[in-house]
Amino acid sequence: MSLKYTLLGFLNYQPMTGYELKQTMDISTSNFWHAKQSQIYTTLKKMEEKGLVMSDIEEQNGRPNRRVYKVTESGRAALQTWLKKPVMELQAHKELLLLKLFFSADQDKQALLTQLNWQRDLHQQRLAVYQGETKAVIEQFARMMPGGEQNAVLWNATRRFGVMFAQMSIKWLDETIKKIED
Amino acid sequence: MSLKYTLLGFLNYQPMTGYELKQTMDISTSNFWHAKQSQIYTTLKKMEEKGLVMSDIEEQNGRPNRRVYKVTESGRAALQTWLKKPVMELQAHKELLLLKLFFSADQDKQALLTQLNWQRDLHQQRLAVYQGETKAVIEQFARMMPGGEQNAVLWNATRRFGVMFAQMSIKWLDETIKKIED
DNA sequence: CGCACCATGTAATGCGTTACATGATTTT
DNA sequence: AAAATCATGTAACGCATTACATGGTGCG
Repeated sequence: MSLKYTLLGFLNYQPMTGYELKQTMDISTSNFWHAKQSQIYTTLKKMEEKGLVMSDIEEQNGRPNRRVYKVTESGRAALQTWLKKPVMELQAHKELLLLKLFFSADQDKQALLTQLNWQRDLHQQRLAVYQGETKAVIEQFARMMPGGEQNAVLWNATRRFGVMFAQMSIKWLDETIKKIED
Repeated sequence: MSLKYTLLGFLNYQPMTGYELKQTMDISTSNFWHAKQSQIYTTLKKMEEKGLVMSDIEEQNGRPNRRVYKVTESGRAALQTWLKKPVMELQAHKELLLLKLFFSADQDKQALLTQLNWQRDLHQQRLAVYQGETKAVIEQFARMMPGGEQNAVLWNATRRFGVMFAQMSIKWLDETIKKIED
């Protein structure tokens, strides 16, 4: 269960609500780790039961109270243990597009090509986000945080992975489209 | 639920047991779609209840009877419907390595580098598999099957994705290792 | 003699999504 | 006037893994 550690990681920067954690993930880790709002709330609840985090309620008028979470010592220790445990295997992936393609020998050629071109567009758009928005967010956070430069190196490495993955996908789609056209 | 369609796809080539379906997936789709033996068995059972497949038992002495599944007309129709529905979104991925890296600013540099080098080795090994074993399996299947050439084009496209992903990962790891070293 | 392969399944548990339920404030 | 944002949560369901349970055959 890695969502747990993602939340610990962010709360280790500063205390936040479940709502803010969702927003933070959406602009930072979402391209390699994402979660729905509901899962974040339920996970935080379980984490509090286990003593990894603690919450204080900030009362508000006219809208629901904010439940602000912070990491406990035990949570900090759990995060460190997890970070120090190296990833020794290749991770398995699921690629829906490849699965469909694999079984598509008898499908309409034109429909297939349309779909591949559509995917190409999506990767192109994503690429633009990485090179614009994502880059800006990293620079901004790095300026705000103490020790921001060291973080920025790693954050940019994850961004760079996104860029390279999108570029690779576009290249693969171009190749594949050509092969199918013959 | 795509495992269902994966199983229909293979059974559409020829009737098989759950055990054989697992083996088939392991040498063909496993790098973009995998499943555990137990999940395959339970999924086949549910599919039979819904009338997508039918099973016959082949009795054996000295070992468990083989339950051989075949697609029904309804199953064939479901497979076609699924294949014709285009993938319109980018798929979200989870990358454990990137997640850890993201939060690793305060971690030991050397441990980090060791881990990244280890991952590089794994990708290199995987690359060799794609270019040896996987290639051979595709050629063999394409020779055996009627209409094998059209299938081979698509199967090789999925293999090519694997190759390009591994190459991209190696390049990214090399870059990232260099950046962390400074 | 031990290990891998053949061959089936169930039960418990965990991870993740969708749907449900509520409602004021701010922006377009 | 409508839509997005802020803000919380629960319930039901589906997908996936791990562990449990069994046991003969064939190979080195």
